[in-house]
Amino acid sequence: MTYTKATAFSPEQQEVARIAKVLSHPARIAILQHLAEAKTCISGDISSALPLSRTTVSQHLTELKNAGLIKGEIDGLTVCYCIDQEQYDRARQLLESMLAAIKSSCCTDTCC
Amino acid sequence: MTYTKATAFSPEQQEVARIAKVLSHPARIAILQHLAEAKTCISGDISSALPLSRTTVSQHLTELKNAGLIKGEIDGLTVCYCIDQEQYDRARQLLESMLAAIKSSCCTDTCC
DNA sequence: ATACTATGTCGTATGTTTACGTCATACTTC
DNA sequence: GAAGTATGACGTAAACATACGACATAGTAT
Repeated sequence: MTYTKATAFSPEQQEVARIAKVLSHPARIAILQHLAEAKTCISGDISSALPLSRTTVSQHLTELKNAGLIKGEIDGLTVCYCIDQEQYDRARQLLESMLAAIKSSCCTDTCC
Repeated sequence: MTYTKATAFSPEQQEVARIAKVLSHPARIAILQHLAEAKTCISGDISSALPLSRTTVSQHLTELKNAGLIKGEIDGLTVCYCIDQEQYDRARQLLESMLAAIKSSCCTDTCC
């Protein structure tokens, strides 16, 4: 019962944390940036552009896909990964509106 | 040498991932929101507002502090934690500008 | 000084993530 | 249909994160 006390928090807090978690590894940031810039989005091309094995990149791609940030469409032998713009934008907005709401309100009177 | 191939990525990618990692747990989101809303910011008050033990909260506070998002000032026996607005805003801006740069550019012609 | 209180540190059990090699699958091409 | 290629699934070792009880520290008050 350790580790996952996460369920004790509000759905919004859990959702924001879930989004942040996906972004919490440089490889996944790199993959997103690559997908945004590259003309092609074939899985193998992504692997060879990163300093990681194909297996590991595939794992990161799966995580991004599970989070809904990207989608993969099979085109014969290759798989084309793209950013799922709609879901990405929704996630981004949720994260950003949470971040925007954080403003130091304490420490103006009682303490500090 | 496993696990941390993180150094193989660009400093910006690492920095963004580092910020996202701090936000990747509901407890730390909850702590930030609490600090933003509460009139007081005493460590003990934060603990009792969360469904976690004091020890665990202290650990999360330390992580937030190491990341520079909050700062803690000792006031006698109690410790007052506040959001470090300057550093927080910088982190937020870095994260948001990265997120804003992600736009599905592929999958318009060659594939999908 | 002694008892009390608020915090952080340490140790540790358990669960999770990362990274990668190997294997299985499924499509393509000869 | 046999050989080749692009992927994902599986297994696994090592590193890391989470959660918390017990202890240490340091200020406060009696």
